[in-house]
Amino acid sequence: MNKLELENFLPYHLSITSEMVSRALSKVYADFGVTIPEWRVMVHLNHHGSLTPSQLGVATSMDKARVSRALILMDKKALISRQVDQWDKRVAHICLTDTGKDLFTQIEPEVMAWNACLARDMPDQQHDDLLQALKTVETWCKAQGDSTSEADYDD
Amino acid sequence: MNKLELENFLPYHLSITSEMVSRALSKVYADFGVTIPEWRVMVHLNHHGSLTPSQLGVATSMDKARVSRALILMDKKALISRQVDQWDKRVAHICLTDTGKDLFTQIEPEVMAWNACLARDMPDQQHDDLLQALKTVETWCKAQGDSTSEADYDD
DNA sequence: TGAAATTAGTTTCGATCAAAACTAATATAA
DNA sequence: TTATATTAGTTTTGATCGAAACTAATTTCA
Repeated sequence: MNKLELENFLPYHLSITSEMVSRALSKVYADFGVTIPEWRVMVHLNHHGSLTPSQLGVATSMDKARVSRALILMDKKALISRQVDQWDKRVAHICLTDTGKDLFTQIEPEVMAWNACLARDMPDQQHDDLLQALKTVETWCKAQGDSTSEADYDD
Repeated sequence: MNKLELENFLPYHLSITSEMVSRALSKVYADFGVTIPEWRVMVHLNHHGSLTPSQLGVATSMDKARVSRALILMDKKALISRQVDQWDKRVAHICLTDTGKDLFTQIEPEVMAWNACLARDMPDQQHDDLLQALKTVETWCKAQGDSTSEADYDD
């Protein structure tokens, strides 16, 4: 590629593919009244049992404001409980309530089915390779961000 | 993957990779005071010479409201000109002005360099395979959307 | 001690976006 | 014709988001 065309430009395709997938998948759990941030939080709480908002932020790659908003929503719906830490009153320990666990076990199989369907319809290996390639790009982006010599692409 | 974990969940990685890449790349042309929608419009106008807002929407995968907002911004900055169609006064023909072309030729090499740098740092072939896999997913999503039997992932 | 700096989490603010409502122009068809 | 439907593009509306400001609790260190 010598001249720029959106058609073969990775950032462009990443953006629109991500939007399409998000939109398609969110239909699955929007039926349960759950947003993407809520869903991400649920996955991790279900897996780890109890986490602090900070830990949830790291695990879900969401900033603390977004986590906070998700937790407020989930609180209203009684999907989570908050337990103030005994030693440090700034930190809270978040758990799924029984209601929350219930909801999760309802949604999870639908999401898994959606994902399995996508994977099945892709050429062999392409799905796993895609995942791997995305992680490569993520690592590269982080390395770029850390780099001391900002914005110097043509060494 | 049998139990859901965000770590190996494609939609999750698509979303965060897309965000990271967008953020990193937008630094490149934010220096020129250009947003993502404006940038996409510029690429296509530079390539095709003249397009209507509708055509720009299709080409850039943006809805008409987003295109409209981008054009209003670019108008204020005198990057584009609008020519009302002689036969159908609803449609406009959008062109880059000389100022717009100038700006584009300033930004393009920087963007290309950024992209080349990313591609170079990825294992051989992985960049192209990634692009191809993304297109596969896009096609799949569209097919899902068109499908008559909505939301039937198992069978 | 106790003042200053740090940290966890919430709230505010401004920007952006998609969906829907809307305007103006054109096509259809009665 | 002229009424109705459709189309191109803009504007409004409500939701979401990240950055930054903010509050309260804790740690640092003088």
